[in-house]
Amino acid sequence: MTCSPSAIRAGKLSRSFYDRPTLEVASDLIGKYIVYRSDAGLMSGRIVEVEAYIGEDDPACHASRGRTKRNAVMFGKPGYAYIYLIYGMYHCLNFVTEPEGKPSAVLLRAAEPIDGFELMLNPHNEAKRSKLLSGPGKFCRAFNLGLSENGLDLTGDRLYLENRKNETIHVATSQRIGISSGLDKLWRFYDLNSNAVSALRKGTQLKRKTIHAEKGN
DNA sequence: TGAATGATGCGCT
DNA sequence: GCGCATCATTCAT
Repeated sequence: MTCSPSAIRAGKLSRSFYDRPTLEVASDLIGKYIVYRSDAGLMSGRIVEVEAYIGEDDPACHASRGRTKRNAVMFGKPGYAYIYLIYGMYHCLNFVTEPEGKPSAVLLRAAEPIDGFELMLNPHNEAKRSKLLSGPGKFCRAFNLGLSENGLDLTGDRLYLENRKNETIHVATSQRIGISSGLDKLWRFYDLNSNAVSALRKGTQLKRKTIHAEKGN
């Protein structure tokens, strides 16, 4: 999808970016850069894959079973990080969207490593550089993001998103991955031309749709 | 190569 | 207790 010039402004994304319909935020996030100023140093990546989870009526959204201590951040103001533990060993990073009281978020699923690659290395992982951040759990492990970072303000200086360049990106949508309800929604967005998107499990067939057709079809 | 499975902890019924 | 918005290892071809 091509972003209109008015939507492109270099620098850190402000709260108003997140305070919009979640699907708009999700598709706009493809091609943006995530920056983390950790204690170990600065890391960044170019976002290539996200999923939208929208409100209490979305059965796949954590908020669908009401507000709890775990998902409280999603019920708050937009522009905050919602991080949770999954399968006992992995963390997932989400960006809270929509006005306070409408619990919605965008899950970051994959990015291309840009800055601080050496900080992301992990002795147990010989993965190729391009695949180092290609999955929600892999991303958080590489960036060393955990529950202690849950609730961080994305307009602060530690963890934030930014726009770096104006480019044309081919974005496609599909069903979301790893869930068993809400499969009628094509709420996963990814960069068709990136080789850093997450791997699909064998045999999974996803309904998908191209938003901006590739040239030379 | 591809497909199956174990690891692991917390929120929720 | 069960089920998860997962991933690396293992075993089988």
